[in-house]
Amino acid sequence: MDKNPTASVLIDLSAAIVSVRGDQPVCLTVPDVSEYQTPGLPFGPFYPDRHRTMEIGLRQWVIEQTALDIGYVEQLYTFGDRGRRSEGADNKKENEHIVSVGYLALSKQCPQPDQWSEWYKHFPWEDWREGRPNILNQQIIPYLEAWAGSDELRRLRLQQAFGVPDKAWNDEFVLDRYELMYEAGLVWEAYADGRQKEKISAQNGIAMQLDHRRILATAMSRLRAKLKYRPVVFELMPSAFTLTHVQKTTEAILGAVLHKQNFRRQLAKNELVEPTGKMSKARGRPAELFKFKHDESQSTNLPGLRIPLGKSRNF
Amino acid sequence: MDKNPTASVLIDLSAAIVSVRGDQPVCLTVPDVSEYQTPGLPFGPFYPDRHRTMEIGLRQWVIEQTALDIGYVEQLYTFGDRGRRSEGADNKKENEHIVSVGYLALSKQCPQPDQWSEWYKHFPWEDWREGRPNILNQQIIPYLEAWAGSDELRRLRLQQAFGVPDKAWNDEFVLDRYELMYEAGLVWEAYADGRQKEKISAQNGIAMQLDHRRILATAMSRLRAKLKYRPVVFELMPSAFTLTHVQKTTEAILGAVLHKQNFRRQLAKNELVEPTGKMSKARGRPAELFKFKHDESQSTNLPGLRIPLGKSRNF
DNA sequence: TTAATTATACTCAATTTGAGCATAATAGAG
DNA sequence: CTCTATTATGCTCAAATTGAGTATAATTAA
Repeated sequence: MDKNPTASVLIDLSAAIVSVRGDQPVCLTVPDVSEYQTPGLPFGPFYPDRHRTMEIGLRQWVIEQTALDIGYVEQLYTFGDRGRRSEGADNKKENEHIVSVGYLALSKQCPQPDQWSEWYKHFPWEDWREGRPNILNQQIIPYLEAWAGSDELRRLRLQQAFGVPDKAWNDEFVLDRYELMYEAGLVWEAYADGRQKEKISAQNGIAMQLDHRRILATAMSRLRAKLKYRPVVFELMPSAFTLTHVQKTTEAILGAVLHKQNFRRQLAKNELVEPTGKMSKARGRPAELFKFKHDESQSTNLPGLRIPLGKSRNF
Repeated sequence: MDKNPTASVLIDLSAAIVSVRGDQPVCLTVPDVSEYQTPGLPFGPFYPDRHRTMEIGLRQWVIEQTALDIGYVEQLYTFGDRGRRSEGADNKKENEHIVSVGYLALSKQCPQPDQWSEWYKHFPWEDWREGRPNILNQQIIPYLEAWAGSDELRRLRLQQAFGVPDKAWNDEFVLDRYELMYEAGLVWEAYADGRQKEKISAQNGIAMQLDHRRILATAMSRLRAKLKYRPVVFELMPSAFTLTHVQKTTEAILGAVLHKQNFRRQLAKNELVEPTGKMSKARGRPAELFKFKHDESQSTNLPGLRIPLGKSRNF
């Protein structure tokens, strides 16, 4: 194996640091300095001689720059085509090659509200808690159908990702949907990358810098999937919480409502929580306060919630 | 963000190219040139100016160097601590930093038998098809228990990964088990990395170069997990096959036996296969030949087999 | 005191799972 | 030609899980 100098790259560690504020999942963002004003995910370079592993490097700069207490960290994906600018773009010899390693991190708190951006402002078509989002039928689907035309493969992908015309919506396919919209030139980033000639008129969610919305989409997909078989929700909960609070947090992430009694039955069956003896005081009948039964470090391997795989979610 | 020169690294794409030969899962390996004779996974450098994405780069050198037809490709994990040599090792200033991006690829054929190495020669404790492997009770568990001692966290991890003393064996925790054995100095690689003073006497599976056995463990974990909810088995099957053949292939990967009728019921319910009309000719009653019903490209998103999550597998 | 609100207990049909037996169709041995 | 070993496939059935309710309890705010 020759160590060709053209193989040398820089590594950026990008993090989707996720928390839940009220009933909205949020993500830590940094303001944009460039002309477009698009927010971006926090990222920092990886110095291989300073940090033994990339996760250590990531935790380091998150602590230094945000002072947040992130417990759960998971590597998402490594993208080799960061800006993914096409041949037509105005960068000739390309300055330096950057490979970005995306991470998902979960935080219990989210101070400084202006630094945290709500998921569904970037992905308005992903929140089904109030029913099927209007933006789908009014904007996205018609445009995508036109883009697919009679192309068999495109129609198939459309069916897979968006469930049109007759399949169910699958909440885990966040990335697939975003990628499809990118390819169809339906999101701003496609224009920024030079794949799309004209700026699109409709605002399909707030754009982000570089490939950051793609990383966030990956994070959403992964978290939604993981929630169903591993008890990661508790990484987003305070030490004591009501069962409704767990449910609302889960629903926020899934972008879907769940059956209350069945949700609690799952929690009980898997012995994930135990009562603290204390009660919450709110509007109606006071709810019992629970705590997560296990060590936080276990949350990767424990059974989880076993949430139904998305039946009857096609309106 | 300063682009510090110490941040520059080389990227290696390592691939666990998996196939199934008879009833054994196998993995493409390259022979070792160094003193230790340990096999390694095939890998090649990533040239960011030659290939737009890493997956394209990977497919390129796999085609060039192996002439294999790999359909399914999935990124596994990016390791920043490749050789993960400890401070005590004999490399002072470290030559060049290498980040390895691990991939899982599936191949329908595996020609040249000597180049393909059986999974369970590297992981003899992972094959439960003939019952609980002897190596566990005779070697691994006693050593690990001694290593854990009265350390609470270690005992907990031991319980999680190996199910001792009273939890069930989970076939997906291949990586967790390997990492635990590495930490406990139970595998040769720990010695090679300078973490372990003496060479261990017992041969706990055939070692591999660098972090390649870790990458293979990651591939096994991912494939075993994926098999249960996505129809990836068919990426390992020929165009026509018997249902028993699918089952044997699945069992080989899972390292566990399955109930025949229930397995077929799953296949039928999810409408994953359709009859070809032809019959196989073998020893007993001829079996009907089936084919995968869907486009191969769909296999990432389709429902899958829904194999039971490993009950009653604790002997 | 009443209404609104939230929590929790309990029920029940439909579906899925786990595990089994029964029967069918072939090759090869005698 | 017949019997037996072998493999395939059809069918059953109890246990467990899921999906979707209803009923009731304990609060606050009016």
